[in-house]
Amino acid sequence: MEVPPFPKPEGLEAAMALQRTLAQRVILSGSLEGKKRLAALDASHKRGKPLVAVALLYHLEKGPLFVAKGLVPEEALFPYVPGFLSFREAPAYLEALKALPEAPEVLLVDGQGIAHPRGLGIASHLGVHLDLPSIGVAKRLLFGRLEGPLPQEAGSAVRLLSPEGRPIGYAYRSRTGVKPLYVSPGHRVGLEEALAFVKRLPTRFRLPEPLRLAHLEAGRALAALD
DNA sequence: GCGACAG
DNA sequence: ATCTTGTCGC
Repeated sequence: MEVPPFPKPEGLEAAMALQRTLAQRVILSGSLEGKKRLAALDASHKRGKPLVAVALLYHLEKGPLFVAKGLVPEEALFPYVPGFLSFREAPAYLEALKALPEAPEVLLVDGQGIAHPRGLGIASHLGVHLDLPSIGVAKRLLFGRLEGPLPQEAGSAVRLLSPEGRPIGYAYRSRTGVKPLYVSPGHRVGLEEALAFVKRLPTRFRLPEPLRLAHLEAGRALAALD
Protein backbone atom coordinates (compact mmCIF):
# COMPACT_ATOMS: atom_id res chain seq x y z
CA MET A 1 0.00 0.00 0.00
CA GLU A 2 0.98 3.66 -0.33
CA VAL A 3 2.62 5.20 2.74
CA PRO A 4 3.53 8.89 3.23
CA PRO A 5 6.94 9.72 4.74
CA PHE A 6 7.03 9.83 8.55
CA PRO A 7 8.70 12.96 9.92
CA LYS A 8 11.25 12.38 12.69
CA PRO A 9 11.17 15.08 15.40
CA GLU A 10 14.45 16.50 16.78
CA GLY A 11 13.63 15.96 20.43
CA LEU A 12 10.84 15.44 22.93
CA GLU A 13 9.70 19.06 22.78
CA ALA A 14 9.13 18.86 19.04
CA ALA A 15 7.58 15.43 19.36
CA MET A 16 5.15 16.70 21.98
CA ALA A 17 4.16 19.66 19.81
CA LEU A 18 3.53 17.30 16.88
CA GLN A 19 1.40 15.04 19.07
CA ARG A 20 -0.73 17.99 20.16
CA THR A 21 -1.25 19.03 16.55
CA LEU A 22 -2.10 15.55 15.28
CA ALA A 23 -4.37 14.80 18.24
CA GLN A 24 -6.67 17.54 16.96
CA ARG A 25 -7.16 15.56 13.76
CA VAL A 26 -8.33 12.40 15.51
CA ILE A 27 -11.92 11.53 14.66
CA LEU A 28 -13.76 9.59 17.34
CA SER A 29 -16.72 8.42 15.33
CA GLY A 30 -17.37 5.82 12.72
CA SER A 31 -18.58 2.29 12.54
CA LEU A 32 -16.52 -0.63 11.29
CA GLU A 33 -19.55 -2.49 10.01
CA GLY A 34 -18.68 -4.57 7.01
CA LYS A 35 -14.93 -4.02 7.34
CA LYS A 36 -13.29 -7.43 7.25
CA ARG A 37 -9.68 -6.86 6.21
CA LEU A 38 -7.46 -5.68 9.03
CA ALA A 39 -3.73 -5.36 9.59
CA ALA A 40 -2.44 -6.42 13.01
CA LEU A 41 0.76 -4.60 13.98
CA ASP A 42 3.36 -5.79 16.46
CA ALA A 43 7.09 -5.31 16.91
CA SER A 44 10.04 -7.11 18.43
CA HIS A 45 13.47 -5.83 19.32
CA LYS A 46 16.74 -6.95 20.88
CA ARG A 47 19.74 -4.77 21.77
CA GLY A 48 22.24 -4.61 18.97
CA LYS A 49 19.70 -5.60 16.35
CA PRO A 50 17.19 -3.79 14.16
CA LEU A 51 13.63 -3.30 15.34
CA VAL A 52 11.43 -5.80 13.52
CA ALA A 53 7.84 -4.87 12.78
CA VAL A 54 5.17 -7.14 11.40
CA ALA A 55 1.98 -6.18 9.59
CA LEU A 56 -0.23 -9.24 9.40
CA LEU A 57 -3.10 -8.96 6.97
CA TYR A 58 -6.07 -10.78 8.44
CA HIS A 59 -9.54 -11.41 7.07
CA LEU A 60 -12.34 -11.84 9.60
CA GLU A 61 -13.70 -14.87 7.80
CA LYS A 62 -10.68 -16.22 5.93
CA GLY A 63 -8.11 -15.75 8.71
CA PRO A 64 -4.46 -14.73 8.14
CA LEU A 65 -3.69 -13.78 4.52
CA PHE A 66 -0.23 -12.24 4.40
CA VAL A 67 2.72 -11.36 6.62
CA ALA A 68 4.81 -8.29 5.83
CA LYS A 69 7.92 -7.17 7.72
CA GLY A 70 9.67 -3.85 8.22
CA LEU A 71 13.11 -3.22 9.72
CA VAL A 72 14.70 -0.13 11.23
CA PRO A 73 18.41 -0.25 12.26
CA GLU A 74 18.97 0.32 15.97
CA GLU A 75 21.09 3.43 15.29
CA ALA A 76 18.16 5.08 13.55
CA LEU A 77 15.67 4.40 16.34
CA PHE A 78 14.07 7.11 18.43
CA PRO A 79 14.64 6.23 22.11
CA TYR A 80 11.85 4.56 24.01
CA VAL A 81 10.15 7.10 26.25
CA PRO A 82 6.71 6.32 27.71
CA GLY A 83 4.24 8.54 25.87
CA PHE A 84 6.39 8.66 22.71
CA LEU A 85 6.31 5.06 21.53
CA SER A 86 5.05 5.93 18.06
CA PHE A 87 8.22 7.84 17.20
CA ARG A 88 10.20 4.68 17.89
CA GLU A 89 8.00 2.00 16.34
CA ALA A 90 5.84 3.66 13.70
CA PRO A 91 8.63 3.93 11.09
CA ALA A 92 9.07 0.15 11.18
CA TYR A 93 5.32 -0.43 10.99
CA LEU A 94 5.08 1.84 7.98
CA GLU A 95 7.85 -0.10 6.25
CA ALA A 96 5.92 -3.30 6.85
CA LEU A 97 2.65 -1.76 5.62
CA LYS A 98 4.40 -0.68 2.40
CA ALA A 99 5.02 -4.34 1.67
CA LEU A 100 1.36 -5.34 1.92
CA PRO A 101 -0.26 -6.33 -1.40
CA GLU A 102 -3.35 -4.27 -0.53
CA ALA A 103 -4.39 -1.66 2.01
CA PRO A 104 -6.23 -2.90 5.10
CA GLU A 105 -9.56 -1.39 6.12
CA VAL A 106 -8.63 -1.27 9.81
CA LEU A 107 -5.41 -1.14 11.80
CA LEU A 108 -5.15 -3.13 15.03
CA VAL A 109 -2.13 -1.91 16.94
CA ASP A 110 -0.23 -3.23 19.95
CA GLY A 111 -0.39 -0.09 22.13
CA GLN A 112 -2.76 2.73 23.05
CA GLY A 113 -5.16 4.71 20.89
CA ILE A 114 -6.45 7.89 22.53
CA ALA A 115 -5.79 6.54 26.03
CA HIS A 116 -2.64 8.65 26.10
CA PRO A 117 -1.50 11.79 27.97
CA ARG A 118 -1.95 13.94 24.85
CA GLY A 119 -4.59 11.82 23.15
CA LEU A 120 -2.24 10.38 20.53
CA GLY A 121 -1.07 6.86 21.28
CA ILE A 122 0.61 4.88 18.51
CA ALA A 123 -2.70 3.57 17.14
CA SER A 124 -4.05 7.11 16.81
CA HIS A 125 -0.80 8.40 15.34
CA LEU A 126 -0.76 5.69 12.66
CA GLY A 127 -4.47 6.09 11.96
CA VAL A 128 -4.15 9.83 11.39
CA HIS A 129 -0.93 9.44 9.39
CA LEU A 130 -2.53 6.93 7.02
CA ASP A 131 -6.11 8.22 7.31
CA LEU A 132 -7.31 4.74 8.25
CA PRO A 133 -9.59 3.54 11.02
CA SER A 134 -7.42 2.23 13.85
CA ILE A 135 -7.76 0.63 17.28
CA GLY A 136 -5.23 0.34 20.09
CA VAL A 137 -5.01 -2.88 22.09
CA ALA A 138 -2.51 -2.59 24.93
CA LYS A 139 -1.40 -5.15 27.47
CA ARG A 140 -0.75 -2.51 30.13
CA LEU A 141 -2.23 0.80 31.10
CA LEU A 142 -0.40 4.01 30.25
CA PHE A 143 -2.94 6.68 31.11
CA GLY A 144 -6.32 6.87 32.82
CA ARG A 145 -8.12 4.77 35.40
CA LEU A 146 -10.83 2.14 35.47
CA GLU A 147 -14.34 3.40 36.15
CA GLY A 148 -14.98 0.46 38.49
CA PRO A 149 -14.02 -3.12 39.23
CA LEU A 150 -13.58 -5.43 36.25
CA PRO A 151 -15.30 -8.83 36.63
CA GLN A 152 -13.25 -11.98 36.03
CA GLU A 153 -15.59 -13.35 33.37
CA ALA A 154 -14.52 -13.39 29.74
CA GLY A 155 -16.15 -10.57 27.79
CA SER A 156 -16.53 -8.17 30.70
CA ALA A 157 -15.41 -4.57 30.25
CA VAL A 158 -15.33 -1.33 32.21
CA ARG A 159 -14.71 2.12 30.85
CA LEU A 160 -11.34 3.80 31.03
CA LEU A 161 -11.57 7.39 32.22
CA SER A 162 -9.16 10.29 31.81
CA PRO A 163 -8.21 12.23 34.97
CA GLU A 164 -11.01 14.66 34.09
CA GLY A 165 -13.52 11.83 33.88
CA ARG A 166 -13.87 11.62 30.10
CA PRO A 167 -14.22 8.07 28.66
CA ILE A 168 -11.13 7.16 26.61
CA GLY A 169 -11.41 3.40 26.18
CA TYR A 170 -12.07 0.15 27.99
CA ALA A 171 -10.37 -2.37 30.21
CA TYR A 172 -11.45 -5.62 28.64
CA ARG A 173 -11.27 -9.19 29.94
CA SER A 174 -10.70 -11.23 26.81
CA ARG A 175 -10.61 -14.58 28.66
CA THR A 176 -11.69 -15.65 32.13
CA GLY A 177 -8.99 -15.10 34.71
CA VAL A 178 -6.44 -13.37 32.48
CA LYS A 179 -5.11 -9.87 32.94
CA PRO A 180 -7.20 -7.26 31.13
CA LEU A 181 -6.43 -5.68 27.78
CA TYR A 182 -6.80 -1.94 27.33
CA VAL A 183 -8.77 -1.09 24.20
CA SER A 184 -9.03 2.45 22.95
CA PRO A 185 -10.10 3.95 19.64
CA GLY A 186 -7.24 5.17 17.49
CA HIS A 187 -8.90 7.08 14.66
CA ARG A 188 -12.16 7.15 12.67
CA VAL A 189 -13.95 4.84 15.09
CA GLY A 190 -16.12 5.39 18.16
CA LEU A 191 -15.39 4.19 21.67
CA GLU A 192 -18.03 1.46 21.76
CA GLU A 193 -17.41 0.48 18.14
CA ALA A 194 -13.72 -0.09 18.88
CA LEU A 195 -14.53 -2.45 21.72
CA ALA A 196 -17.24 -4.21 19.67
CA PHE A 197 -14.75 -4.81 16.85
CA VAL A 198 -12.16 -6.33 19.20
CA LYS A 199 -14.84 -8.46 20.82
CA ARG A 200 -15.68 -10.18 17.59
CA LEU A 201 -12.11 -11.19 16.84
CA PRO A 202 -11.30 -14.83 17.53
CA THR A 203 -9.49 -15.07 20.87
CA ARG A 204 -7.94 -18.42 21.82
CA PHE A 205 -5.71 -16.93 24.49
CA ARG A 206 -5.34 -13.49 26.04
CA LEU A 207 -4.61 -11.60 22.83
CA PRO A 208 -6.96 -11.56 19.85
CA GLU A 209 -5.63 -14.01 17.23
CA PRO A 210 -4.49 -11.42 14.67
CA LEU A 211 -2.29 -9.68 17.25
CA ARG A 212 -1.08 -12.93 18.75
CA LEU A 213 -0.02 -14.19 15.33
CA ALA A 214 1.67 -10.89 14.49
CA HIS A 215 3.55 -11.13 17.80
CA LEU A 216 4.72 -14.66 17.03
CA GLU A 217 5.83 -13.64 13.54
CA ALA A 218 7.78 -10.66 14.87
CA GLY A 219 9.59 -12.85 17.38
CA ARG A 220 10.47 -15.41 14.69
CA ALA A 221 11.68 -12.71 12.30
CA LEU A 222 13.92 -11.23 14.99
CA ALA A 223 15.40 -14.62 15.87
CA ALA A 224 15.99 -15.32 12.18
CA LEU A 225 18.13 -12.21 11.73
CA ASP A 226 21.39 -13.88 12.73
C1' DG B 1 9.17 15.90 46.23
C1' DC B 2 6.72 11.24 45.05
C1' DG B 3 4.76 7.85 42.15
C1' DA B 4 3.54 6.24 37.40
C1' DC B 5 5.39 5.00 33.31
C1' DA B 6 2.34 1.51 26.11
C1' DG B 7 6.65 -1.14 23.79
C1' DA C 1 10.76 -4.70 24.13
C1' DT C 2 14.58 -7.91 26.36
C1' DC C 3 17.04 -10.40 30.23
C1' DT C 4 16.41 -14.15 33.37
C1' DT C 5 15.34 -19.66 36.97
C1' DG C 6 12.43 -21.83 38.78
C1' DT C 7 7.72 -22.75 39.46
C1' DC C 8 2.69 -23.19 39.43
C1' DG C 9 -1.31 -24.89 36.83
C1' DC C 10 -4.21 -26.52 33.00
